[in-house]
Amino acid sequence: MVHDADHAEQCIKLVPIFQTLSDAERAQIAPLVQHRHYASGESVFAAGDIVGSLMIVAHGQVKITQIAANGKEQLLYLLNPGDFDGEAALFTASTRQNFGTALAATDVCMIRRQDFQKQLQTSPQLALNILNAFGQRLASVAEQSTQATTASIEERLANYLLETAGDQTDEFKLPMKKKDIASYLGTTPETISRKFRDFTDAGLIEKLAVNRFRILDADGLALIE
Amino acid sequence: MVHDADHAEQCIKLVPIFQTLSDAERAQIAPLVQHRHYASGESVFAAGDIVGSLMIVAHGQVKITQIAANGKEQLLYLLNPGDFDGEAALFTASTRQNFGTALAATDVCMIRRQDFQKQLQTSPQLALNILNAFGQRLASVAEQSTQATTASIEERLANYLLETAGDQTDEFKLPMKKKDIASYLGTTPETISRKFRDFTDAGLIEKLAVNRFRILDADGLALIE
DNA sequence: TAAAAAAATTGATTGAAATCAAGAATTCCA
DNA sequence: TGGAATTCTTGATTTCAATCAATTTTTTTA
Repeated sequence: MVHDADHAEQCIKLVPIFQTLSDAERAQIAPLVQHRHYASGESVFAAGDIVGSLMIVAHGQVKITQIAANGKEQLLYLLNPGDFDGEAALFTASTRQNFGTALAATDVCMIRRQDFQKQLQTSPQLALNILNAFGQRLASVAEQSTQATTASIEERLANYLLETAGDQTDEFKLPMKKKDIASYLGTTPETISRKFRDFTDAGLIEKLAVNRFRILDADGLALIE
Repeated sequence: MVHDADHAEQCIKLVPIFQTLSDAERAQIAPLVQHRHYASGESVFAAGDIVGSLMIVAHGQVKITQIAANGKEQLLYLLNPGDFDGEAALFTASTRQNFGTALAATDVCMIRRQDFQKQLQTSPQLALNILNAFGQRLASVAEQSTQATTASIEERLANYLLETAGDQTDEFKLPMKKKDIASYLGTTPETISRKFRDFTDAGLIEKLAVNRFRILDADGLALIE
């Protein structure tokens, strides 16, 4: 059993926005951190919830989804250890606009809104770090939006595979179910399934095991339109 | 001819992020503001440019576009007087990821990166205001992304018209060309043209003049899926 | 570990929107 | 103001991906 203080320390160590702070500043933040555990499939927060805290993923994985007016769900992004969420709503809307669901057994750390805002007032460096992180997420969502409106499903899946594989040239594991990939890319599981088959037939990728693949022709994937 | 100092004052008055600052803080910022004019169609900035400044639109209109890997262009958003841009890249990337083009004769105000960051160090309220604005833009881009991946073109156009009309129940002017609307919604001018005809035939909207419309059945538009 | 549930695959069909093409309406500008 | 350039509209056709339906595979759990 891990103690809360250890969790707090782990979160602070993990999160990029805290990494460049001075020891003194980090020491100030540590006691503000609270810890929470969620089982796989459990809801971390739901749209309409009051945003009371900044949430940091210490261990596990959380998916952030948004429900469109017509009731359809889109997966916006995944939070991995070190990623955080709630900053957006923490300063603007008072209620959540989206859903967070644990995809695995997940530990999160929370810093309450008022504690965090107070900390911001005295730490300009923290504010800059947050602005930095914000900018990155904004760029990533803008990129997602542009892809969704200009690229074919095939191109989007190819890009997704290249991103997911990263520098892992040997093999990589799909971090989510095909159903979730479909939701992320704005398509259906059937179409994802067919495209995987097409890519395999074309010698672009190779299936090694369930959810494990290897990219055989990265250039070919990148050329897909 | 308007003087630069007047422009600076106008910008500071216009922009939400400056509005809640103290008089003392605003007085500090005013001398940092530089003014610039662009003719309609002129490029305000291009992808690859070094982000040297926060840009505030004082008068006119600027469209922000992004070019996808396949070369297709998407219109991301329009900047109207009081809107600003560059905050994202100001803290993260050193070069622009998108394009800004003046759609009309446009006056913008600029605050240089280092001046702005210095100001941030001494004004926590300014940081909070920026975070606030960031949050709103993130929510709006996320919404755009969700619409693009889950809604039909018809639904997206209907929502766009409702947003554009706002509370103007009598008539409203389309703020951009059909070509740009198509780019914004991720479709083609032909499809936009057809949907406008369909909406008119269905008695949902009425064309009053070139680019001028009236919404006849807002509820009907909102119900489109 | 066997049964049930969930996820993934495959095929057949439909449908929404892109593309191609040509003409009409607007806007630009010399 | 009149001709050129751009934008818009309409029609015909094609294409990509959704939907519907039926298995098969994988995962969960009792």
